[in-house]
Amino acid sequence: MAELATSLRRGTLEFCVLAMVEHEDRYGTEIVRRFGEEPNLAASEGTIYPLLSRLRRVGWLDSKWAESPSGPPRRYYALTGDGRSALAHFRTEWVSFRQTVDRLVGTGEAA
Amino acid sequence: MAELATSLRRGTLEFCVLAMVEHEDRYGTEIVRRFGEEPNLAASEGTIYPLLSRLRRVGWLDSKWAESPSGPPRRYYALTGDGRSALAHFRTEWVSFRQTVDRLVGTGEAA
DNA sequence: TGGCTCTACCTTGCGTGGCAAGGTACTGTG
DNA sequence: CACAGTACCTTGCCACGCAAGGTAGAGCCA
Repeated sequence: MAELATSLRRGTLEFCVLAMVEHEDRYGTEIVRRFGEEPNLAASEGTIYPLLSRLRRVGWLDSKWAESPSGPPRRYYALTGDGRSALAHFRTEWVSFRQTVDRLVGTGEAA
Repeated sequence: MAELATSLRRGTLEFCVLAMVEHEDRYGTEIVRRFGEEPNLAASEGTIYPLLSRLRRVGWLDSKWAESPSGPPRRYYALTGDGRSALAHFRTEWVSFRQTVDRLVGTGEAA
């Protein structure tokens, strides 16, 4: 039985990434670091980089290289139009899903 | 890119099953049918039966055979003590996870 | 110059778990 | 005695999270 947090992340992680670059372009290592600060989402490079490639491949993210003030160049990611739609779609799906789980699993009290 | 609903289910489905047998013993086909009524959770036999076996194997569910009023015998599932603990643990994890996602992905407005 | 560390990128290989499809067997019913 | 209905379970495939491993430029310091 896998780690609970790991399987919970499934399906939401990619949209958390989309949301993270929604208002500002970000690069890989930065995204990893930011997720690292969220105990519920902490995901390593081995998760994030393949995820970013996948999102690029399906056309939800776009990327461009930029110099770093110090260190190797960075690949900055930005949301595409399709990415924006996908994120919007997720938001409605998520609310609905969350409510279903709350109702079925609930707090253990009532029905 | 897998179906959105499918990956959302990951990690929560098994606990929805636990919650479903929390107050009353249920059998496989019944569980499949009940999930079928939830658009967000709809899962087929191919998902539920292996899941039930897994939950039995790790000791969260217990089962006993019982005659059906009409048709072949049914295997009824019940929560074990460990299952109850696991469910309780999930409930706190879930609340925390849900809040994190709400905060990060939000509704698209505000920060 | 050479060597060390830091930052940044990416890949490989494994394991878990959802699911469609396929399979077995018992129980009525005409 | 065939046929439909109910109930159980397995096989094989694919997606994806992740630990571990790999490459390379930048900055520093002697």
